[in-house]
Amino acid sequence: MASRLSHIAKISDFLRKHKLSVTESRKQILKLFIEQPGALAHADIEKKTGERFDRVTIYRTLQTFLEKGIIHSIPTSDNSVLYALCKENCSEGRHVDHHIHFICTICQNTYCLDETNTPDIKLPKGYRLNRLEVVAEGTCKNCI
Amino acid sequence: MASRLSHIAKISDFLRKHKLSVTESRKQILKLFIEQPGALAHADIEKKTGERFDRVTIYRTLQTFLEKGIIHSIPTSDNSVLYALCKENCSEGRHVDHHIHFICTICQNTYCLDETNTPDIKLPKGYRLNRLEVVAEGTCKNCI
DNA sequence: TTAATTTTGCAACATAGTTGCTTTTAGATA
DNA sequence: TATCTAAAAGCAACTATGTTGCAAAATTAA
Repeated sequence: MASRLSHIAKISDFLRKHKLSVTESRKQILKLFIEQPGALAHADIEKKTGERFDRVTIYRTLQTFLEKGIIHSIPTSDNSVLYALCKENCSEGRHVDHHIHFICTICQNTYCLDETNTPDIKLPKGYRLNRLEVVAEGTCKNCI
Repeated sequence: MASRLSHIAKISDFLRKHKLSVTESRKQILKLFIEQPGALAHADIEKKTGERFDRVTIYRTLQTFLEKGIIHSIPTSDNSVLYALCKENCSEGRHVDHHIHFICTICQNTYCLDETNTPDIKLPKGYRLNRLEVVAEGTCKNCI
């Protein structure tokens, strides 16, 4: 399989590596994430899988993938949740996320900009920083 | 009225300035925002006004305040919407927002850090930036 | 004070997400 | 390969959140 993501060679093996049983929904949904350049919402997944899977199954699959560090969630300004594949340095419980997210206001896609690291932020005295989420909005390279 | 925000002297006058009729719900909700150091969710407003106003009224009031540039919304990682007062340079249709938002994981409050400007971000070639949203997560000065 | 306009509250609806339970499927074992 | 067990899927019901249309009430203008 010619994968966009070098760390996922074969879907079944990848699932087994994460101690997940290999089911049709997990394979299909994971495949979607690999083929998709941008992030996906629950509704996208429902549509793109041809509504073959129950809403609940999709919710639970996403939850499982989140917990295993396979995907991460992205907050958006219109308050929907998006999900995108993690890189290999993410693991169960610990999501290592130093990239920023980019929403294209033309094509409405959301991309993880892996090349762009989150900046250093100097907080006012007394604040301690744990995590930083940067969401950029504008026009992507395909729509410019 | 000793206001935390210099640009709002008297609530009724402030509402009239924005061509809004002065109603009980608008006064109460605006007062909440002025007294509150952090941001507010719809549910907070419902509770803090003693459930005197209909859910729909609160939604519509927030919508009106957003449109008039009186408040702005803040996306959160758990996908709820928060609202906070704008500074005086915001106006109808145009929200001028160069500060970052801070979520305290202890007290669960969200603050606008007006002292901390959003950083300069260098996007990959081909991307054009319109808006930048930075949400920091950690411990606030009251909880440290 | 009255009339026109705006806003509120209510009911009904829509959408997103959750939970409990039963059936089905996957993986292990004989 | 058949059988057993554990995990996952599907279904129904429910909750939370947000929206829309409309009648009643409140606000503003005359």
